[in-house]
Amino acid sequence: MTETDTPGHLLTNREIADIFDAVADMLQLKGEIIHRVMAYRRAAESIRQYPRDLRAVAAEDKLTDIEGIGETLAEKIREMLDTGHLEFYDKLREEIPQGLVEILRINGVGPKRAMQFYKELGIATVAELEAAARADKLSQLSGMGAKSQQKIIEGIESLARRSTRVRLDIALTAAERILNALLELPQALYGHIGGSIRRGRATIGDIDLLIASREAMPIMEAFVARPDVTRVLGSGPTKSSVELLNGQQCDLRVLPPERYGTALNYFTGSQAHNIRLRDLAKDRGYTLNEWAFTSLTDGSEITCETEEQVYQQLGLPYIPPELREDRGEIEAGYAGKLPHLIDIGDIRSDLHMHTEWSDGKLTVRQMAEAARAHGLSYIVISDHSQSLGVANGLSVERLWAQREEIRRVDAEMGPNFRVFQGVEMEIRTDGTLDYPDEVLADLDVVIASLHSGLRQPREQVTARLLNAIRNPHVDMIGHPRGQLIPNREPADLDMDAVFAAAKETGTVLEINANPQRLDLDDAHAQRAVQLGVLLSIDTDAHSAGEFDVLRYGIMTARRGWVEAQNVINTWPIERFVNWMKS
DNA sequence: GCCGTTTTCGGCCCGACTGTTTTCAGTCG
Repeated sequence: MTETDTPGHLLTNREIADIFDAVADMLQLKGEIIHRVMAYRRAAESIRQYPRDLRAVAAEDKLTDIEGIGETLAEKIREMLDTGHLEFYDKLREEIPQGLVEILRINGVGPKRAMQFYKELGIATVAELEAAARADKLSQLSGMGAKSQQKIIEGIESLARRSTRVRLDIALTAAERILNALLELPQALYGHIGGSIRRGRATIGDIDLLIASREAMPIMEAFVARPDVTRVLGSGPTKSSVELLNGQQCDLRVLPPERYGTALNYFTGSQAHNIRLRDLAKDRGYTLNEWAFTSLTDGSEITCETEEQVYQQLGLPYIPPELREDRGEIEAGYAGKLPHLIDIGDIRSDLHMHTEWSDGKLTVRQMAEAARAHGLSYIVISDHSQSLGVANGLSVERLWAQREEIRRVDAEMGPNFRVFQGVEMEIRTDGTLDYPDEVLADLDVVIASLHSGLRQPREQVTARLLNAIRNPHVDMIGHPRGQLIPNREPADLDMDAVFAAAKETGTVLEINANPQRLDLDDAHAQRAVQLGVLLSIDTDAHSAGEFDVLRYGIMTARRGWVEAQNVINTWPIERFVNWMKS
């Protein structure tokens, strides 16, 4: 729960979103109409993805410009920004036992059941619910039975091991493993990973898999019998849900190929995007579901084998999965203004990587060869600077020694592959840079990064970053916000100021492709593009295998509506060399 | 509570699965 009890505590976007979500939970328990509940949830999600400080937006009196925020919620946001509290929320908390909100997290228990247990048995905590279930007190309630009671016990047991959101790379690897195994079955024709993995979100809740087949049962049976499944949550002829060993939920749907397009579209989401599409279908006289478009007048069906056909039916161009968040992609589609999203094939170089000179595993030569094997045509070696002792950062002397090796490897690799010397320079906690200007002036590329003092107050940490951006020798900021997924929150930076300074000085901001970072994130990358700030997508590789993380950086960029023209490492070598010189 | 080339009021996506039911409510995504 959020720290709203401290008078004058400055609430962050995230805390405000959490409060709206908590309000939604409590309203739902109270039996409030679902649409009012959903309005709070939509607002929470919208705020969570919003790339600007609500405080700044409120100062401009633009809160209602945010999707899902009307006059009422804008007023509530202002109240929270001004006072650190929301009276409405505090009142609800007095009214609704907080244990009931926790009970909602149990799989299979919703607001109706939770309130039934509370009213009829006085149950107000998960522990009390578990005790009642084990004492066989739930099964006599109306609408309940022995099976429902047992499911609640299992649901409580899985609460502890149930993961919160999982990192994209971990979920993607697990999803590929399961899907590929199922596609080996003779009944399986083809399949996709859907859901938030396909949309490239940085963290993943459930794994969603879709397979085309005319004979679903053998696939369903194989799915629920997998050794990595701990619990079957449900299994029917077209849909099964299981809990995996790591606590993640995995859903599988199997549909015939002629309906695969609507099914994949439905199963990719996002939910908000789907709702919009179904609304649009209605305007055109159809209902849309995972099976087909169905005419509202005569009940006739239009089936779609591909997603392209689904969008075509709605008069839209194909919308790539990464854009399907109802963040303007539908309006852009109708206006013919969808971005031409960057693709992994557009990337010609990697500007951020480490070698054994600091904390990397390989030599300069080995990294160059690995990069070339990954289809790149130039790279920047950017080892750590001197004050990052834990990473064996380079003294000025070692920096010049490394230069000789880099120049030698550059020559050895031939004219079609270039190796440049950069550095990932510490922005020290006192705000100074880690090398004097004359050293920086001699390097091909200078990346400045924050690794320490990330919890400093906003003004202090922002000033450090701005100082680096304004240094004429600093070319790029590495992983600007310093987040580590899923554990470390980003630094409390004034990103409006960071973008303005980057724009003014031409400093590039990185999208670090490491799945633990994905920093800038999607929303901030989009903001950067809107403001005309240049980006770079880099792997930060410390070994050959880590060049593969580029795909996550590309997914993040695509979610941020980034085009190749916004990203400097799509540039041909000549343009890049000119940029380094300027 | 939001939102508007049919609306400032009256809508708000749609279906699968489960367990309890005599036809459906609750939950989930």
